[in-house]
Amino acid sequence: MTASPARHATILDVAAAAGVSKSTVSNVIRGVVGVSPDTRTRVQEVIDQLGYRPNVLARQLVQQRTTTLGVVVGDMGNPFYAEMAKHIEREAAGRGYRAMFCNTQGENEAELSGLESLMEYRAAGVLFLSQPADRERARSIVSGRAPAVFVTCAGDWGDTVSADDDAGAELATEHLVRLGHRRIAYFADPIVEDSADHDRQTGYHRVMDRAGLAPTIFHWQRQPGELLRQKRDEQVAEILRTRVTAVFSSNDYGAIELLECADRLGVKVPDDLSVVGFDDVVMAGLARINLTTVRQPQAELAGIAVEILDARVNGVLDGAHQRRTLDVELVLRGSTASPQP
Amino acid sequence: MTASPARHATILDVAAAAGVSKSTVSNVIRGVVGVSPDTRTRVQEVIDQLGYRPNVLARQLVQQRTTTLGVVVGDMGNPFYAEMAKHIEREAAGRGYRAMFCNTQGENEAELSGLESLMEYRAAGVLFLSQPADRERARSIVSGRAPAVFVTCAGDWGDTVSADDDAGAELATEHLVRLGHRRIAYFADPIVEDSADHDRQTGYHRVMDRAGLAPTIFHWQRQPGELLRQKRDEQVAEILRTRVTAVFSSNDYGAIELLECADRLGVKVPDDLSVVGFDDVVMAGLARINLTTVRQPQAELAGIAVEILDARVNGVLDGAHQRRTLDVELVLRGSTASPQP
DNA sequence: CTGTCATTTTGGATCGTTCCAGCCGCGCCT
DNA sequence: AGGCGCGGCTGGAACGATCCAAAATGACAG
Repeated sequence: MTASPARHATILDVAAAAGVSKSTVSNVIRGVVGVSPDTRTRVQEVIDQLGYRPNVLARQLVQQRTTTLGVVVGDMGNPFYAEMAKHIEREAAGRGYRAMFCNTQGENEAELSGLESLMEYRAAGVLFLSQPADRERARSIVSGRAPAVFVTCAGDWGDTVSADDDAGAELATEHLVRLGHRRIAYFADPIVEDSADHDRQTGYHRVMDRAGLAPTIFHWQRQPGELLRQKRDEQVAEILRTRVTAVFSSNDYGAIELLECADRLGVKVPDDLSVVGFDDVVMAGLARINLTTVRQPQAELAGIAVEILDARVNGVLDGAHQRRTLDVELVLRGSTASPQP
Repeated sequence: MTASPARHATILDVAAAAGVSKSTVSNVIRGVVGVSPDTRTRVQEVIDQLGYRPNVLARQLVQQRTTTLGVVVGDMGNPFYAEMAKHIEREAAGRGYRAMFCNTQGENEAELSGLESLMEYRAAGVLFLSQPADRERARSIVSGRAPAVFVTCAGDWGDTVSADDDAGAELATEHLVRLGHRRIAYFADPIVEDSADHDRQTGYHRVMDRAGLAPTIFHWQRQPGELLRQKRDEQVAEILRTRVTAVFSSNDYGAIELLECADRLGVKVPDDLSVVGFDDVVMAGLARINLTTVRQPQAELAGIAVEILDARVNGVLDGAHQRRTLDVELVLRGSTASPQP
């Protein structure tokens, strides 16, 4: 069997075979009223027999709108984004959209060309799962052409759906303070340097302030896309030398890498070091990871984000940018304890 | 600022503004030779100024081919698939394709409607990351319309790119046998019940046979899409009651869940139970998981899969289905040891 | 000044749909 | 018998690009 390209059947093929006009076939596939049951079944039979599938490109071209949702994600290898991508795909499909993902891997280049590509596909809307690196260029590519929703990251243009990062950070930091920690560091992950990160820092700072403690901020240093294990060990070792007893990481992925370094360096968690994450990815709940963390309601975030985008696309929602904030919850697990005397 | 839909500029807008015909603009954006440098720069300036982006739908409609690759994936929440999805997205983008993902979550319905949708989008090719549940219907939807490549799972129609599952299973099982295990079970994950699984079972059986040992096969029982923790604990407890001392799981995700159950049940790994996985996802390498496993060359799998699909799409590769098998490697970590006497 | 040829530019057909205005035929009312 | 209304169906004009054959332009030789 040679793989013959086998031209797809068109609406005209169906029309000819059924002995009706293309308009009638169009009416049948779109399920409009005003087609006699007789004709309807006849056309449907031909459609099934020919395996006819309407060409979405032609349809969208004439309708001047698509059902494609662009999704920009920083790192699909990060479980949080993978899980969010899954939820978004499901929500989008549920509302009749198809999601087109652009994994940027923190590279500016990939992000911009991905966005341009999405615009070329006339994506009905764009969902940012991680903050655009070059926000100005990103804005100029998308703005005015498609509505944008920023999920889990803040964008100055477009709607925003995020967890209450500030409150979550407060919960996390307060938890550490209450356990008796005084040297509590904040860890930021540069790849996902969203302004979720910003709000989390704010919450962290406020609590530290209130408790009269000195804040310490650390940034992972890594090449985009790659994790350099040894370098990280050095970084962490250096940080521990500052006698920090607890760390609040801006996300679970970072927290888990931190645990990893700690294990390798022989630092006991939670005895020598307490660690709190943010996200509550599936992995964090594993007995072996057992990470105390702040849970983001992933499914709800995805649901509301797609809902808002859908409303914008259909012109139902109009006017000022929405800003939805969802409640978070501290999940106590085994990576935190009172500091050793 | 009201969110005005702001019609996209068309090629005619550019042509009018630049004082040339649409054909000339078309020639400029396609970079064909035979446009005077003078005109070219003038047109380019207008393009930049108007922020014009060609409409891919119109282009693909007239060209009768798209640059969309459909990717069917069983469970994006499974880190192996998430990682593969990432690699595939990157490879596709590198060759000028856009990947469209369909997460089926093991649901037949989602899979078939996803495939139909991909065909409506006239996807140039389809990449299966997990075996279609209803292979006959899947085949009838895709076959003859777009080339298919099965990655990491076997399909009877289309090309196949996979790791050497059989050899990998042999390596894993032999490793356990050599450690002195006699009661070695095989664990199959129903969601990703690909025929990768089949080949892995084959390898397992062969080694067990050769060693004169009785094989035992277990299947996780779970609803598609959800993991029912307690039920799993029961299942695992029951299995351990059969005095199995080692388990070879058809994939890392299953192996990690197994570790999880063992931890909860107070079963010590590797002292009371040895566990080997398959895939070598990033997580498996974490010190706290430390899973002995068979490494699949993910990036190479993705690269070759997209390469073959590209060749099929362009008609460069013709004729019989390819079947590429990549070498695997046993990664020794801490989840395996000789059985306690 | 004209003919030839190479280089640029152009108009129109085309892709497969949707959608709208209009047409056809039939039954009913007057 | 003629007019009207209506359900069912149809043809043609979009949509925004590509691509080809043909036209325009310009250079240059005779």
